[in-house]
Amino acid sequence: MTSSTAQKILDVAQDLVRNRGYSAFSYADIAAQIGIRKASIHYHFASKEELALALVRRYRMTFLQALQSIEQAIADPPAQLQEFCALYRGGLIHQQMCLCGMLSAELVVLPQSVQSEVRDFFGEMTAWLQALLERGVASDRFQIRGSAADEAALLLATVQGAQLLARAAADSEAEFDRLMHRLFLALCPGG
Amino acid sequence: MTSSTAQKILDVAQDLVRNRGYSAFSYADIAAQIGIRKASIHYHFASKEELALALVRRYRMTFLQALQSIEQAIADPPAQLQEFCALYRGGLIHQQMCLCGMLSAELVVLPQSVQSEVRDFFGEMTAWLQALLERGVASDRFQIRGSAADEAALLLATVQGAQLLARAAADSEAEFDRLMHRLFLALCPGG
DNA sequence: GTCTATACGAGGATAGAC
DNA sequence: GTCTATCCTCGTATAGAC
Repeated sequence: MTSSTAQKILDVAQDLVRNRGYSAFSYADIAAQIGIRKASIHYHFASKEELALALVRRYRMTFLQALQSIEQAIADPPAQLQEFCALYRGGLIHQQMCLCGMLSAELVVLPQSVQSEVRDFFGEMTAWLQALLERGVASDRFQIRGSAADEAALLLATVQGAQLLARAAADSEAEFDRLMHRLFLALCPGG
Repeated sequence: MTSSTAQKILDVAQDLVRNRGYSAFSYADIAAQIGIRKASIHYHFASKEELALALVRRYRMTFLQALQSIEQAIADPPAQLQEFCALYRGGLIHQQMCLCGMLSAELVVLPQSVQSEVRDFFGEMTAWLQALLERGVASDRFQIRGSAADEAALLLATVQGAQLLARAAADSEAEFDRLMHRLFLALCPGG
């Protein structure tokens, strides 16, 4: 087996949450999609809270690895930022949001443990973006006005918001591209 | 009576949806808060879809009126934009998001009729912001790089995203203020 | 308009057989 | 590990009395 049942559950659950949200997905949905019974899921994840927690933890790790890959594969800061945005664009194809963007909307109905995990995700994203911006400013590839920390936070907010709004647009990906194009206009002096 | 039962239902439902989301609020929640029975709500709104539809319609109208008030009470475009942002900041005090920002996250689980209404809301917001930006650019109060339409869309995405992320911050309002401060830095040449 | 009572399905969760 | 069977709660919604 290349993927255990637990992995399959997480995979399906992630798609469901990113698409519908935490409140609107159920064990029955997962069971139906992977061809087992609801009760079997409880063997792997005793409660919905436990499942959600594992979900966000894995998502954080996977996302951080993706960011590391970007850093290693690409040298140019603007191109790195492009790839970052591409991660967000990718979800829209399947009508999915960033897992933590979705969960942030639902934050008040989440178990405390999951809330913390979501907060940590945003902290990591902002830190990574801040470092990226600092590299880009140092090499004269980015032009920013406030602190790199503030700029990073605003950047993340903009990308998350763009994904949220693109969802409601007739052509989600085109709308997202349009927003990102405008975002880079402000950030990159050259083009 | 200054407010009918139907109005009370909408008021409470709006708070609930903006706080928890569409999937996570119920007739029971509303009934408990206004002191009637679940069944009574069905007299005013036959189904959840009908209630949600009325909710978003009313929200759109109220929001548009708020925007008109801003235009009439304030002449300066940057100050108008500040007030626009203040509307979004206001929700955070009660851990509430923009109704349509929340619903956009949940878009795929909403009845089609409600989805349309959400789309229309964003269209109206963008149009208003575009006009605002054009006034500001004409009077040299704003400095933008792309088209006013693109800038307006990005602005809305940023404000919605800022609200989404501020929710997960330790001090939501402080975080929102920080993001908005940085946003104005880019937009206003003077200060 | 609001109530009680109820239908009916879906939700998360558990016990125990295999 | 997965199954069947079951529990209990909550969800939307309806019928009919007041």
